[in-house]
Amino acid sequence: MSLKKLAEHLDLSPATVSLVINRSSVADSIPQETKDRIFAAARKFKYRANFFARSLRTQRSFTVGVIVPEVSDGYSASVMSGVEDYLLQEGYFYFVASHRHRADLIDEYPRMFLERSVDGLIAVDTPWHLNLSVPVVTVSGHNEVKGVTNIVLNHRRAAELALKHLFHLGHRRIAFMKGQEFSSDTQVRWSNIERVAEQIGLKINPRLVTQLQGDSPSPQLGYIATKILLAPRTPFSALFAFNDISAMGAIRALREAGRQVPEDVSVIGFDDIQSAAFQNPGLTTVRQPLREMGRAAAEILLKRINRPGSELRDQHIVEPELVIRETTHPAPTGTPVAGKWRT
Amino acid sequence: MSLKKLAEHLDLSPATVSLVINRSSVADSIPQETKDRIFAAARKFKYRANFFARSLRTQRSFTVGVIVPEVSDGYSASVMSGVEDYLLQEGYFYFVASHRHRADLIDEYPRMFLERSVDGLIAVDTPWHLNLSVPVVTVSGHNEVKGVTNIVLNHRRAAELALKHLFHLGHRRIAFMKGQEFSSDTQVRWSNIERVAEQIGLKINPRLVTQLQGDSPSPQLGYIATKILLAPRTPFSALFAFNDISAMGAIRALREAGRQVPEDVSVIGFDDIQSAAFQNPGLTTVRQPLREMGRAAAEILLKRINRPGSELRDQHIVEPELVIRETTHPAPTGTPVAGKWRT
DNA sequence: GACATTTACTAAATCGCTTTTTTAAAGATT
DNA sequence: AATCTTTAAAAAAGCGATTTAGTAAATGTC
Repeated sequence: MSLKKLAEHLDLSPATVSLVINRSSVADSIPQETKDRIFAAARKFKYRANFFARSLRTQRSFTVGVIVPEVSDGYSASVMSGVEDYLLQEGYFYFVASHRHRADLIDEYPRMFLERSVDGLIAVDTPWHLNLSVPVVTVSGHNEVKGVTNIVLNHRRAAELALKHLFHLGHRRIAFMKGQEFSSDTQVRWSNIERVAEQIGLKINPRLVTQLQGDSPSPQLGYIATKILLAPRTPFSALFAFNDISAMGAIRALREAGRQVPEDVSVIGFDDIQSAAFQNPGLTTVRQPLREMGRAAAEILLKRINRPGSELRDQHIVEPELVIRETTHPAPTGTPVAGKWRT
Repeated sequence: MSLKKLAEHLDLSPATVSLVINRSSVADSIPQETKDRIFAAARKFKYRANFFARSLRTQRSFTVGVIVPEVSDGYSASVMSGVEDYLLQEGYFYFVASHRHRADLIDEYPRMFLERSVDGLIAVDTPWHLNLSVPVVTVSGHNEVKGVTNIVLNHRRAAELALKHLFHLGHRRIAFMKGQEFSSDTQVRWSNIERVAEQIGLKINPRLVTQLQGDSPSPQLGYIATKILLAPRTPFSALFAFNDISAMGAIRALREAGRQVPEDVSVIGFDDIQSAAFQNPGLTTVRQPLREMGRAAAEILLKRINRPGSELRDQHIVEPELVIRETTHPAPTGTPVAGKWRT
């Protein structure tokens, strides 16, 4: 059913029908009776404006592009869930594309989104440098690009929550796992850990710092990184993993090396993904409000789209939360020998 | 840059430019030299056809809609990952909408997708009854709707893999966890379990059958269902969970009840999600090739879209795989007392 | 009763492309 | 030389809306 046919049936011009249906103020002078006729007919024939025709004319698509490292990864998926929540509620739809950390795709997908005339873009955990013609909001993006709002966690606070918790439990020899080079949080997270460590008087032993290598959403990466950490037998009583997934791998590696979690080694994760609570033992972790971050991203993006002039901060900071479960425990006492604690 | 301006600059008509750029056979008579000029200019000005104008004219959107229970749920996300893989490679984009099992949204989202002129739809784990004007493919849909292809697991084989594995380990008192009523796999899975149980001579004790209740992506549901299962103290030595998530909850409930997994009770999950391998102990499970199912869905959908006449089966069956890890174990011997095994 | 204003609409231009139909010149054929 | 074909392109008709500028009739004002 097209506008033209509907108008014909009503014995009116397409212009009138369009004006009324879109509640244009130009239609103010049209008597209610006529309006009612129009609405009734529209309902009767289930008239819906052709989306392409409308978008062509108005230059608006009510569509945004979301670029993530990988849809099936829990982090991205949680953020997307929040994004979707807000967008659909506001009548927007979204495209998704996973770049899988391929530099060419990180360049190409935004371009493809623009070809599809998206009204805006959300980049999740993706290094961003482009200056596009549409509003952009990043989640965990840390580059300052003008006109781009970054939704970021208060990493200072996150580091404080984790380190102070371990510190108060008596841990002094703490091992750290950095994220992959390409992960946008790696840098900030680490520099904040260093700052907080210094602040609370904790020495970081460089031999107790390991880093995730490779691109896989499996705990395997944390497992390998922890194996490497354990090899030189430098003693430690706690491990701050880069995220929950890698913490799971780490726990397995620790167990295989004969260390009990949390009796010998406390482990703390990051993110608080769904299954963190149901690990055995339950994983202590720093919660990122991923869904809320997604919602905030969508909300700010739509503001940018619909009120281009409005003053919006280029950072939106959200607060982490420490979720204490069962993988953290008071530090064992005694002298460490060959990486194990004598009791 | 519009076609018109490009044509103007080339001193040609928009028609000619369009014909050449789209490699229409009508342009065969145009000399290579002219074609080269056109391509050169198009490249120079980075000309890209306006997507809406083209779609309006051709009635094709190169977009498909994907409807899932919830994006952030691992099952949907894995399937989507496969869907995306194939679609983007073929130049299609996709919209996602999560219905969260709300009946009204299950009705509304497909309609909204159609308003957006999608070329086709993929419904993941979503009860499907609509007969739409565009091709539809479901993943784990079990209703036979004409013109709709269902991508389904060989559930008979899945039941065989799991039950025979437990049976051969000596388990005879096996508990079962059914999925929620709304989950599209619940029915088929259960009827196949019943069939296979009968075939191998295994009695199913109705008191050992529990069911997931409620809509949450957390292991909590499996935890609760298992608590209920344990209450009457009917002895069992193995539990076949509905999926990996609920298996994790089940294991926790079993532990809390003083049962060792797998020594006292073997547990087998379903799906083989990423974290199944990194549970402690590693979860034995029936693997569904979710990514491949998504890819297949996308592939078949595009075939349907692009060759509407072609004969395509209305079922596409994929094979499960048993992944044996550490939660299954030979059945304990001895007489069960009050739900625990005397050794 | 002349003029201004309001009311109730419509005509027509666009948005940017695709595609069928035409046209006009050049080349080939009889 | 007249006719037919081929070549090289352009004209024009949509696709289905939105929106500005306009118009004719009815009403209001002095």
